[in-house]
Amino acid sequence: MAVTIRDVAKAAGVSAATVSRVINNSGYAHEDTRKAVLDAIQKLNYKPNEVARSLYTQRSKLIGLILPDITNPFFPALARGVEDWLREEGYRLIIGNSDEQLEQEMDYLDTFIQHNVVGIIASINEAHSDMLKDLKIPVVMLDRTIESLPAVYADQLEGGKLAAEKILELGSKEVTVIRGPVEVRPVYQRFVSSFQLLKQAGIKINVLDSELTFEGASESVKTLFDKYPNTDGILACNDIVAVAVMNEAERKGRSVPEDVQIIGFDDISISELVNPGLSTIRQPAYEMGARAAEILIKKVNQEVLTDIHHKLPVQFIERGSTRKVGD
Amino acid sequence: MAVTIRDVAKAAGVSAATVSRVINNSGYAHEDTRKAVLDAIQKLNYKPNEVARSLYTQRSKLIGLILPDITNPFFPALARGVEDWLREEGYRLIIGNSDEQLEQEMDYLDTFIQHNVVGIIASINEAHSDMLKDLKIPVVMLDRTIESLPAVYADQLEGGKLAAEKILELGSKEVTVIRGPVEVRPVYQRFVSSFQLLKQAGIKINVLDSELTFEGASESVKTLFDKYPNTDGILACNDIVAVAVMNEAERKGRSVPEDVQIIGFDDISISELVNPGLSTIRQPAYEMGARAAEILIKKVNQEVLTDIHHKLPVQFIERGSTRKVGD
DNA sequence: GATAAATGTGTAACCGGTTCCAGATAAAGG
DNA sequence: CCTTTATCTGGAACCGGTTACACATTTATC
Repeated sequence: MAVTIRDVAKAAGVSAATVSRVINNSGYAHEDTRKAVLDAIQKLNYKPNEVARSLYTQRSKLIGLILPDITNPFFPALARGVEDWLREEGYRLIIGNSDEQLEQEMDYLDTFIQHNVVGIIASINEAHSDMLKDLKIPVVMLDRTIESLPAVYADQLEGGKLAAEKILELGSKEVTVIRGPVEVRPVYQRFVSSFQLLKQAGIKINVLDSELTFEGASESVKTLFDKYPNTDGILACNDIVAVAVMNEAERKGRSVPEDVQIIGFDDISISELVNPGLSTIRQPAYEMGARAAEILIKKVNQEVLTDIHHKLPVQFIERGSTRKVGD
Repeated sequence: MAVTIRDVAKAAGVSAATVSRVINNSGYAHEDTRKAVLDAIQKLNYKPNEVARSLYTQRSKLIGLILPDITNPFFPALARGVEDWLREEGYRLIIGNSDEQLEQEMDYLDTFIQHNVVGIIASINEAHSDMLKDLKIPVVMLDRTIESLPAVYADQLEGGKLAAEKILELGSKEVTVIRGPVEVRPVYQRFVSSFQLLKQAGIKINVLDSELTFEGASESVKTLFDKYPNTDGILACNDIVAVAVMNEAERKGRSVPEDVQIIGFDDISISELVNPGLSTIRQPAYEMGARAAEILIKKVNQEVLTDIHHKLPVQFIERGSTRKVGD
């Protein structure tokens, strides 16, 4: 039905092999022949069938991307970074949301392999990493890390520390740290790092657990001010939770940042738009995605990588949910 | 390298054809043979190569999804609806962000075709629709509509009207309607619908243009209260813009909802978490995505569809950015 | 028990590309 | 001018599945 390479060959009065050579700029092709072929391609509006090509060459222009949940605004930012970079390079993306479920991750991984993807970018937890370790195609970890694989991630330890330092610096005396799911490594790391620093400072620390989702967050946070009525500083495990906390604070009649200061993590787009603006630790999500794509392409092209782990810097973004120095 | 159907055949002592028949439950296969094949598959951990399969059958388990920008939280919700439904059915997604650019849309479309996707779900504007009209594979429009194609979308006219009615009912006397890009059909429709109703009501109406993105929104909205100082009600073209407006109001010292009421559109996840909560017109995004997927699968399976256009209901979600009746 | 119908299985062609190889022609070298 | 080398091109095999078809073997029918 669709126009094939043999149609083009016929139209140009050559063989399929020649057309293939022209298309791929491989082997010899006389200038006149080349022109004839190109004309025929143009005229017939021929587009090579990637499936056929991929079957023989065992490599496609597809790349697999596994993310926990694009409903969490941090991940679309990553995804766009990946996609924009890859598009430039002519690659396309098969995306799968895993909801952190091993089963779904494996499912998508199978799909990727079955479709001859040429590389994979994955944001999955170390505990689920076995399946990734001995794939024959390049894998780059994104946001999460696995010992033996290249990874792009933000500096969680620094981020956690920074958040803790800032909230102390800005005057909080009893800090509640909201801890996300411990399985989610980066989230746990930032927690530990904050916790340690606060502990060293010798102040009162409370810990509260929370989901990372919009629905989970507002629920988890409901007990916060009952459990820890004297808390005057909150470190949230991500910005979604932080916004939920701001809300809860309001509901309980505590003003932000006068009564409680709040610092989030991620710096997703809404963090700037909420009221007051959310002070947070910024992860350069888009850049992380782009960087992961860049590295993956390099590996696909067999380039040797000197550095395997790419730790991108985080940054404290000061907005209205924390006090100004000297307040 | 990977295990092929002929490896399985050898292991089971049969021919490749037989293995294929067993896998696909097509044609005859003796119970004993079937068992032997299944065992071999199990033992070798054989996974059929989708690429080879797709080359012959001309149909894959891939579906193409074109969205404007997953960075806008409305679209991930759609995407998850689509994905979750399709996963159940064994289909996988190639996703592309178009940024509403014709070139990128065409680019992804080509990719889809070249990869033998079996169907396409697209959220693109009617102006760019020519390329979709005579594809040989099923296409379902999502959020946007095109005359001749099946579509799933929310009732924009009702939504626009509803927003206008509510803001009047709740007492605003001079309403500013923020209009998004006119090329984005649903956004324009809701604007027109709101505008008409307000006009009929005979009140003062102002119109302000805005981008739909986070960055664009806060910028566009900066002049609002200077241009229209007496505005006491705002209909935003989407929730992102609405949140930006809430912020701007705060910055200008106008309290929401006492001085200005604000109604958004979409009901994205943060709308519930901002402060005050954003009253808005809810589009059932996730359901829309799922529905589109459902319809696409039906078309892929050659089922006849009675209804082509699926208009899903919208709903007014009352939160803190509007006053209560009787205030 | 002979014939017809239903089962069971393998061979080979096919999907649409790519590439190896061999043969033909053109350019270069002595 | 003849050999060597470089350039150009097509035939055929291949990638890993699916399926049309032929043939063999059971099972059903009378």
